[in-house]
Amino acid sequence: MEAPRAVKPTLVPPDWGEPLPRSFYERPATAVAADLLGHVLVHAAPDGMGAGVVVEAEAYGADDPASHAFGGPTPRNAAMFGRAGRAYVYRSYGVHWCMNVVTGNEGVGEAVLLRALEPIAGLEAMRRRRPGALDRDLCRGPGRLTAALGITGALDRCELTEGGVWICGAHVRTGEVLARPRIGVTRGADRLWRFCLSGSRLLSRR
DNA sequence: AGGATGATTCTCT
DNA sequence: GAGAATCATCCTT
Repeated sequence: MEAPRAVKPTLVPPDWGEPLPRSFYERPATAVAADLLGHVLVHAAPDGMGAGVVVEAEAYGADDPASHAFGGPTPRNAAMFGRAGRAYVYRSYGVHWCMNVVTGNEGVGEAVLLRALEPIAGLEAMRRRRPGALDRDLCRGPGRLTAALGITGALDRCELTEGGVWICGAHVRTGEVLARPRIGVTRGADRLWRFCLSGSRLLSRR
């Protein structure tokens, strides 16, 4: 089955740079997670573009008991076993969407969960999509950032290298990268695979 | 067919 | 900080 495509943007901010190349994602999830910090996630949503700097991300690797991929492919986690550089978007607690970027080698289930962004563009669209939220809470949390950007399961398995939804290297990293335990996981809780930009006030679970 | 679980969020107190 | 909401997904009968 062909991977779905996001709507192509009609206007790309000229100084944000090209989407990160596939080679960026074809590395271990921990390396990708740490390196994603400071880059910009963009979604050219039909109801308004939004963008934010990645300030928090979690790696889910091979042989990782906390990973959805642990135990092999299923219909839900199929994207994790696909090509690096695609999205893996899943429904959490029946109501929220969470977005990952697929990493590593095809056939191996790996991904990086995007946990928090610092909004930098499209704030009005984000506020529309998250009525009642404080600005600093718009993208603070994995389910919140997808809601703010208009990202849903329709983007599962979508290529992040072609535009529509993508990550680019617009921002220079500010602050150092902290490694912390992942949130909400029971097994594999000892692995420090949650990466945060130090100094950000916009991390999830303040 | 049924039950347990969960990479969460919101609303209280 | 605790508890509810809420349901897709997966595993066990």
